[in-house]
Amino acid sequence: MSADLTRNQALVMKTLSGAEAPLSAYTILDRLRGDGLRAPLQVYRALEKLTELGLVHRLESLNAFVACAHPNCHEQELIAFAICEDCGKVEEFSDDVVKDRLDGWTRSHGFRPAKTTIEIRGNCGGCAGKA
Amino acid sequence: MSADLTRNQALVMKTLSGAEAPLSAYTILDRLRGDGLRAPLQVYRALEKLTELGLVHRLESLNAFVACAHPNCHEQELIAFAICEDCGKVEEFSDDVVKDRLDGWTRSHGFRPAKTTIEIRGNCGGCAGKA
DNA sequence: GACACAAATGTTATGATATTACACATCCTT
DNA sequence: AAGGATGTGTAATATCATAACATTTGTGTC
Repeated sequence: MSADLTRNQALVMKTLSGAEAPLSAYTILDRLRGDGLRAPLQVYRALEKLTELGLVHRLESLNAFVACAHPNCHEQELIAFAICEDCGKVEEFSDDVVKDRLDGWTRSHGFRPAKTTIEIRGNCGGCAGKA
Repeated sequence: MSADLTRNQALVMKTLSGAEAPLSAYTILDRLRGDGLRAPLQVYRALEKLTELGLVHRLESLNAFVACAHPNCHEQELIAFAICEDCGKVEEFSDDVVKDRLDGWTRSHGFRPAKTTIEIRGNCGGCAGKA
């Protein structure tokens, strides 16, 4: 699948895939210093490409990145994220009704959407129980 | 309405209300240096309070802030933002169907939502025409 | 293979956004 | 007046992101 990634891209991808929760660019950098990475730009450039390929998502409300949960079928649908503020885990889902409603709004307002962000912060099932 | 704001809060509120587009905390600070503000924290603290009061919204995908478009009826409904990347203008809207769908997802997944962000970046009617 | 172009890399420096820690002041209630 | 909650001022620092430049690697074409 992710066959033709470059070295840096593959390193960043592997780090994100193995992570339990979203990672900041600088955290990724720290985890890859052993592999020879030294500068933030090396990570940011890889992230830019991976995001473009749909393999990685940026979480705007966190300034952090996650590996896409559906790495094979990287449809560029509208994706929503549920982010647990306790354990950090992120769940990714799509909803066609939400998509249709937002599309309806933009169409009726002459707004041409480029990228849509939906992020729900809160506590996941496991963590909400404890609280 | 916004009667009992403190001096710094009122200054920040006035700056945001008078702005055409979202402002970063540092931009607000720069505009208020003449009024005696000197440190980022003075602005961030005011923003925190104003956000809490529902008078100001934070746009996560921009790291910037806008005055609420409905300053009187500050219902804490789910609000979506359409942000023009050209002219910077932001439109604010609500959609009960979207709200219901997201509520449905969280409920069925045992997720307890605290704050939801919906931001559509793109070009507004005016700017999309020119392109 | 040699050439040319696009893409990726490495490095340094800098810009932009946000918070911690601490001391002091103000307001409100009792 | 005492005490607590909230707001303020300031310095230092943490965190996130990009600009600018030189170089290298990969790819297609002849």
